Amino acid sequence: MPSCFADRLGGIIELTATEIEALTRLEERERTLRRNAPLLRENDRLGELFVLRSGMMMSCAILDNGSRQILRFLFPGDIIGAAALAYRHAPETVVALSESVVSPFDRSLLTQLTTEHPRLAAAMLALDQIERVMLTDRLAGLGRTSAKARVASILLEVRDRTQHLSARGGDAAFVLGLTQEEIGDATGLTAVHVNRMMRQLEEEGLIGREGGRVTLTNEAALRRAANYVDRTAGLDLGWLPPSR
Amino acid sequence: MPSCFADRLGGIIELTATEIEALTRLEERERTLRRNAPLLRENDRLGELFVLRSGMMMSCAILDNGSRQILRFLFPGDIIGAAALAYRHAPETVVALSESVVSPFDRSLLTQLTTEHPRLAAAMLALDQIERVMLTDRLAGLGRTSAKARVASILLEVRDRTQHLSARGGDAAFVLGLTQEEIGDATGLTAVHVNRMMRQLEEEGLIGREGGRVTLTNEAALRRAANYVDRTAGLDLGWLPPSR
DNA sequence: CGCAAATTTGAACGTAGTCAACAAGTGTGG
DNA sequence: CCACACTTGTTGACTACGTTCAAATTTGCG
Repeated sequence: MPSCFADRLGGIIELTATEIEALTRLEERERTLRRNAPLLRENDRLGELFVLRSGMMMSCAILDNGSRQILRFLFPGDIIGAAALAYRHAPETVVALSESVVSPFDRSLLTQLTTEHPRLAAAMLALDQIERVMLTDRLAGLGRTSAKARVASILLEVRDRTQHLSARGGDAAFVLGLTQEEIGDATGLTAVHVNRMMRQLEEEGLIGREGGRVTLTNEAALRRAANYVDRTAGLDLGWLPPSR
Repeated sequence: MPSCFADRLGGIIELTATEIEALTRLEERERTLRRNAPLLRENDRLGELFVLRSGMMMSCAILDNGSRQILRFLFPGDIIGAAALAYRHAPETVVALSESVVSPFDRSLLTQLTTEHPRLAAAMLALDQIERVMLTDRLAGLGRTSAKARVASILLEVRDRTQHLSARGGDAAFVLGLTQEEIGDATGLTAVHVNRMMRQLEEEGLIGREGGRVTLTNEAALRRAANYVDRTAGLDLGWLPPSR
């Protein structure tokens, strides 16, 4: 039973045995969710956070015109409900996109963690920055790129984040696991237009499709079309305090 | 010489004298910028962060199609260049929108701060969450709201964040300090369309305009039009470790 | 097999972009 | 003090990207 969150942090910095042990305590409990099952609803009272252990989830906002905006996709190792560190009530809804397993843990565990392991607290600050930058990438995409680019970047994001875990190097083919409506809610488009863009990407030879599987037939061109930047590169955590 | 960042944190949690003193060390130096002066350019080597002490700035991304997306506006008390906590090179450009004063400080000061003041490190995690939620609000706005709503929300954001500092309660009139082009780059619109939306807001009696001044003649309606949510409310920092 | 969800396609529409011209500041140097 | 250049704001005509609505088709699944 490894700790998914320790794996995530471990991909960025060296962890000591005690640090790993402390992080493992965040994932002692476990809860399974079926596709479309909500984990948090906007305005729910908060108190716990979660580590996503397996599956794919999303966080989204429902606007009062009834439309939905997917704010981010969540993958194993991601922290869910971090808003609980600042707010009493959930600012966003979190739903499972596939069968998923989460580990709930109390906010108070972080009280302890930050005092006993300042290095981990600092690493979490750094992790927040990585996620903030990925969020601003999506913001720039929504504001200033074409429909085609936005759809392409969703494909790349899901591929990169699911394959990074299992096989390395990356298979060109993968299961998307999203409906076109969900892609639309992530990109600010309608499902109908997503369909047209997918078709266009296919006709241009950038991707192939069959059933739920997508194949990146011309990955380089797809990355160019999407304005894709890899935010896991170029890291520099040199400022972190030493362990303990 | 008060510390602007201490004021910001102090608005959220109680600070001890030692904590305030530690935070003050982040603002010992000072640097002035004229309007349009860049503080950081995308891909600059990082190493320092900054506290914005006065003025208004923005961070933005330049896409390779040449267009610009303003990612956020910065106000006194905001930390600039926090990406330095994770990256070697700046992922975004930061520019002064008005005459501004910043205090540069080295990353290593945070190494010290996080180990000696775990409570402050935890508070910074919470602050990140607030900013992350404000960012997702803008993301949802770009993806799923009308041009009019997006322009309206920029007006409200600038008003709230500039007036919060000086007078309380809030004057209905204020100086925007942004060109229509800049509003466009923040909302994902063209300057021309921003102009039409401003005019429309004026014709509908929601705002008044004269010179650089904007008057909120019907603030309630404007907030409704903008889908505006106040993210400084509903805070709960109860999990923070005790001081020292 | 039969039903519901998801995808696909076409046609008409509308919001926002593009291009262009002009007006109204703003600052500079002669 | 004015002439000039430059930036910003304003308006109109035309275009286009993406939406809306509707219907048909395919897929997944109990």
